[in-house]
Amino acid sequence: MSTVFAGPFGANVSERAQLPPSLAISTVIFALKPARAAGKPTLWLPLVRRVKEPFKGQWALPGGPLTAVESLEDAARRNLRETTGLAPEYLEQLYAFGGLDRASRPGRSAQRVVSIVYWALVRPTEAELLAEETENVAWHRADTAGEGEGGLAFDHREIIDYALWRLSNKLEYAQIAYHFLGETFTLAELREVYEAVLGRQLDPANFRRQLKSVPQIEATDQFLEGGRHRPPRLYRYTGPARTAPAFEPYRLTRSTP
Amino acid sequence: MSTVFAGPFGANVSERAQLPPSLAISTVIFALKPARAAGKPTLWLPLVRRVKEPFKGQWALPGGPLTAVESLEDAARRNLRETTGLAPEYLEQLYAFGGLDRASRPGRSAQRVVSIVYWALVRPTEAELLAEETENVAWHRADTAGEGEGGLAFDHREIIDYALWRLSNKLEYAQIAYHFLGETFTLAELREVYEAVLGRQLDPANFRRQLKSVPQIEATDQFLEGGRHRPPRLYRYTGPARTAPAFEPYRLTRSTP
DNA sequence: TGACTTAGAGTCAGCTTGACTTTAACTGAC
DNA sequence: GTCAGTTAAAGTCAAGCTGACTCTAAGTCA
Repeated sequence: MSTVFAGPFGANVSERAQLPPSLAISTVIFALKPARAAGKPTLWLPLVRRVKEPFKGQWALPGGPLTAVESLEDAARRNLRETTGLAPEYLEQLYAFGGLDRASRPGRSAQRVVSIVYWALVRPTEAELLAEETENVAWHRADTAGEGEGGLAFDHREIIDYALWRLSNKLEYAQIAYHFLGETFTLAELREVYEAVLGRQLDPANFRRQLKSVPQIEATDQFLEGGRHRPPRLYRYTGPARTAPAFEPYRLTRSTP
Repeated sequence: MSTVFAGPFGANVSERAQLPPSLAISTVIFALKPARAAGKPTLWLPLVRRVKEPFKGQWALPGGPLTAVESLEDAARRNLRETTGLAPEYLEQLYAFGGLDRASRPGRSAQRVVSIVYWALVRPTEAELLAEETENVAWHRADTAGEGEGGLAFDHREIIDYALWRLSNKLEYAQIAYHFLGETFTLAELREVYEAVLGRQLDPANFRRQLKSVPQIEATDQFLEGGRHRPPRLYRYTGPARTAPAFEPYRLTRSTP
C-alpha cells in the first residue's frame, strides 16, 4: 500500500482532532428471550466488552470499522459474524450518529468517529448460536443494559433507546414482528412479541381478528401440541423479508376527476 | 498541518480504491411551488450542476465533504448555505448511502464515498431566497428531475425517489406538512400540501374534520381576504419544530393487571 | 369423568371514515 | 342593488373498524 495515507494511529493526539472522521458500523441486535420465572418474554441484545481504550472494560454494541471493499450492509453482516457469530435474516439501517465527541471519554479527545448503526431482529434459533456467552460477549436486557455497571461505552445507551423507540413505532413493528419468531408460530406467540415491544397487554380475541385480515399471515394445517390445553394452530409469514431501503417505486400520479 | 495525512487527492487512481471511504453530506430540499398554469402546486427541489468530474455538467443534490469540526447536521446546514443560500427550519437525516461504486461513472472507478443524506422542507418565503437561479443552481420538479437530460449525477435520482417515498409515508407527512407553509395558512393550503405529497385529491370537508381533532393546529382570528369568495380562516401550527432524531424517551413499562 | 386451561368464534356499542348535502359569506357582472 | 358564481364551513348518514366482552371447542391433568 502507498505511504500517502498513514491512518489515524500514525498521528499523535493533537493531530487526531484534525483528521477526517472515520467510519464505523455498529449493530443493535434484538431478540425475544423468555423470562426466567413465569413472566412474559422481554427484549434482549448481545453486547461485547471493550478490550481497548476508550471505555476499556465496558459493554458496547458489536461493531467495527468499514473497510474499503464492502457495502455498508455487508460490513454490518461481516462484523456481526466476527464478533457474535450471528447471521441475522432481518437487517436494516437505523441511523447515522456523528456527534463531535462521541468517541471520547468526557474530558479527553479522540479521533472523530461517525457510526452508521444497523439493527437486526433474530429468531430464537439464531440467538441460540450465541448461547455460549463468553466473558466478552453476553446478552443484556435491552431496556436496562448498562444500569449498575457504570453505563455502556460511547453513546450506545442512547442508540439502544432510539432503536427501541423505532421498533415500537407501529409502522415498523407491524411489518417485522415475524422476524423474532421461527418459521411457524402460534398467534399467542406473535401476540407476545407485540406485547413485549409495546409494553402492554393486548386482547387475544381482537388481536386474532386483526391478524386474520393480513393476507401475509397464512394458516398452516399444523398444530402445536404438548401444552396442557387445546393445541393452537401454527401460522406462517409469507411476505417479503424486507431488508434495506425497501420502498415501492414512487411516482406522483394525479387523479384529475 | 502534519504530513501524515495527504488526503484522497494525493493518491493516484489505482491507489484510490484502497483508501478508506470518505464521508459526504447531501441534502434533498423539498419545496411546494405553485404550478404555472391553473394547476395544483407540486414538489420541487434545487439541484446544483457538477463543475468537476465525475458527472461534470450534470445536475446533482447539493452536498459536500464532512469536515472534522462539525456535526452531521451542522455540515448539512453549512453546505446548504454555501451552495444554495438556504437555511431550512426543518432538517432531518434521511439515510446513509454507501454502495461500492456510487461515486463512479459506469466502467470507471473512483474513491469510495459514503453519503449521509439529509432532507429539508422549506417554506415559500425561504424558497424565494433561491429565486435568482443561476446557470449552476436551479429548481427542478422532484418527480421528473433528470429526465431528458441524461439523468442526474451519481445515484441521486434513486435518493430523491427514496425521499419522496419517505415523505408520503403517513407517519411522516402528518407531522411535518406545516413546514411547507408560512406561519399562518388556510386549511385549503394545507390540504394542497397533502394532495401534492400523496398525489391524490382529498375531500375538503373530511379533511377539515380530521384536522380539527389535531390540537397542534390552532385557529387564529384572522381571515385571508382578497379572494373572490368567502374569506377562509387562517390557522397556525403550534407543535414542536421536530428536527433530528426526536424520539420520546422510551422505557418498557409493563402493565401487569 | 370432571375440573381446568387456552383456542378461537361471535356479539355489541362507540368511534372513525368516505361520500354527500346544506348553509354561510364573499366577489363580480349586470 | 340584485343575482349568479365561488369557496368556506358545518352537518348527515351508512359502512367499517375497535375495544370490551361472552360463549363454545378441544385439549390436559388429577
